[in-house]
Amino acid sequence: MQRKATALDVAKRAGVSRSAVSLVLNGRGDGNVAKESQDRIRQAAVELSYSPNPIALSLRNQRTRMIGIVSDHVVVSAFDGNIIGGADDVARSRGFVTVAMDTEFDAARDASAVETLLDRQVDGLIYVTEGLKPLDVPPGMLRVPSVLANCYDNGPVPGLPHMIPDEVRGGREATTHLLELGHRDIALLAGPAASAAAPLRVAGYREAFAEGRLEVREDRISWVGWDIDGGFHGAMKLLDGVFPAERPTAIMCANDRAAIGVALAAARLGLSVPGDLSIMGYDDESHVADTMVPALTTMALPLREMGAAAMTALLEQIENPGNSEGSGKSEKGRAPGLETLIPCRLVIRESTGPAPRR
Amino acid sequence: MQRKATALDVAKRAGVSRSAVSLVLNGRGDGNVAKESQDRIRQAAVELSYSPNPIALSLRNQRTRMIGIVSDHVVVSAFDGNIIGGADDVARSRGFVTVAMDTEFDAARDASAVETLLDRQVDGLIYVTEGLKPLDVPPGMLRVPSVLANCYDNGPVPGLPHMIPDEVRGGREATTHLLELGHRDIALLAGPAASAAAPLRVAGYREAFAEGRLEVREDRISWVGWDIDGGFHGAMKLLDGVFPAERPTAIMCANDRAAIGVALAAARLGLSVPGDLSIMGYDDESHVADTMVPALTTMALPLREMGAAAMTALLEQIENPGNSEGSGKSEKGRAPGLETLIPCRLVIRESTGPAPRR
DNA sequence: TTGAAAGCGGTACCAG
DNA sequence: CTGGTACCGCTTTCAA
Repeated sequence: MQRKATALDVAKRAGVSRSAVSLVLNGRGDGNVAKESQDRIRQAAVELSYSPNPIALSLRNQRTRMIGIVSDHVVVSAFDGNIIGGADDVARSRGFVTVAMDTEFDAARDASAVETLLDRQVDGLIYVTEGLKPLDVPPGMLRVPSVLANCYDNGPVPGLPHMIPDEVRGGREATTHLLELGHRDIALLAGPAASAAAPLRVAGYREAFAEGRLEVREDRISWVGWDIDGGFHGAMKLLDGVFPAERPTAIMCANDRAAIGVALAAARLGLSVPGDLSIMGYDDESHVADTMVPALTTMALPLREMGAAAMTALLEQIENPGNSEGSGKSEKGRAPGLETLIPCRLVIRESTGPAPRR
Repeated sequence: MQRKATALDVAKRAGVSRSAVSLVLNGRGDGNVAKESQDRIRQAAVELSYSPNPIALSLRNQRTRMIGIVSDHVVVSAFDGNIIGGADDVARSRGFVTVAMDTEFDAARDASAVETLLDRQVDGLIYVTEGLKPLDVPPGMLRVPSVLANCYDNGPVPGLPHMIPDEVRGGREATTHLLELGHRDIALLAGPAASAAAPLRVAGYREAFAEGRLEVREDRISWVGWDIDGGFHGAMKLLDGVFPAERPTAIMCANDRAAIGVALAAARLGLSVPGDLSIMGYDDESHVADTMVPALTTMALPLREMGAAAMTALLEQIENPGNSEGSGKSEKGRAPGLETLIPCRLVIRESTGPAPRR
């Protein structure tokens, strides 16, 4: 591996000084370097396929064009990886590189991950969580421009911008979809009551009923968790050994995996989907919602958008510092100006249909 | 954000020169620097919480202690993220940092990702794929120490070490598990015939039958793909409208998601699992296999081990160059010395049981 | 035992 | 318009 060409090599080949090379290649040639020299420099650069050494640049400029991404589990896990994908797209398109560190749910590693990244002189940080949640922001994050994605500052004085899905609206629109299909008895298998997202989706469910001037039956809401077994047992409780007229005609699930459990229960009980029962998922997990039998209607989380929005905001802050005030848009955010809500997207497939006649 | 302490700051505080600081803090103090000065230096370093600037170090040493990870989809996707987790564990424990770039299945981005990483002066590269597959190794990877994880060199002259799961053995042991439970009619819903892993698992299935001196029924093997719907339709073909005596008593699936499809089919047909039908998955996808109803017996892929093995081999190569020959162990590898097979792990849960009497 | 100085690759300032 | 030079922070060699 012969060493890469340096600015000095280019200078020699073009018969000029290193400074001239630097000026020209950074677009500050005009008015400083003779047109002729400029051409020779540019040509020499091409011939040697010269590109400046990023390490030297970093040392000199005190900017590395690296963004640190800390996540509680996203890198490793099955979920929400597209947040990082979306962030990386933006970073890449602007000549930045991302360095991700996953703490694998070990909060003790938060600080050390941030310190490692800071030590490496990242220009900014993004914290990404698996699932919406409040975050105890590692103090180090305040030392460089930072943004949160899928989480929000848990501290008394939220200081960092955060991009999160509009879960209330997601819950509402999912419910509205079912109401529009004529369903009136819609059970809600919510995620864990202790999670951040589940109660918001429930709030959306209530809003949809309120808009339709319909009463919410409290006994139709249960908190079954995020997993297949939770969905299964929740559905069995609603359906097994219950007179058809007493059964809900649709079940809204905490997520797509819970919906698998519901589908399993429906199959076991001989109910057809969506003929006898409509099933609605949440997340639009790929290779799950799209390949279910029947394919699952679901509310897609705006993962890529969230990541892209976070990275865009971060780079903006890095490249134009000082615009910190009042640039964010929000109406009723937890912390006005800092919260950006990103809408979810309804994906209609085959597991929801008109409510059965009774 | 006041700037970090530099070696010069430490030197001043200790009343010595920068060189002394460098020597002492790198363990080469004895015999070069007076004991007294050493103590003062170490103390000053602690007081200023000094740590050397990695950028300057990189520039100086031409080594960045960064490892580039290129993946076709792993960062973003639901699968195999633990390969990166395992690799990162090892890297972190040895003071390295990983920079991951995902090409999202765009082969055209392979080369550019590698170049970007190389440009950033990574000390080594790992290519990680989602699912076992042959890889057209980006040429840049040959310029620094590199290792492949979950993939192998597709070229005529394989040049890079690779760590892959022992899929043949995995298929064999999964089948043996069912044979030991008394099953004799075991259907195999294999993944796509065009994939790398599926045919190997089928080979393992054949080996297990051969060991038991049993005949393989070719019509029991079908290639249904990796998804829920494939499993569902494959199972319906085997089970729906078929006399009980003609039905397989167990179905081995391409992966856990296909197993979901099979479970859905079984439920729809009123078959109990594992009473009437045993179901075996593959992968041990978390939040899937472990939360299925019933919980899925499956063959766990050695994801973390694979990542850890790859990173270990890579760092070995980086820190002791020249040991390249004959260090790998292999018996019948594609390229002796370069291939490391890592065993899968049988995870017995509740979806497999004794074969029903007939 | 110590400190001065060169150099890693680049940029930016300042005489000429 | 040009080239020399200092500096980013660190290691290493070499002379004192």
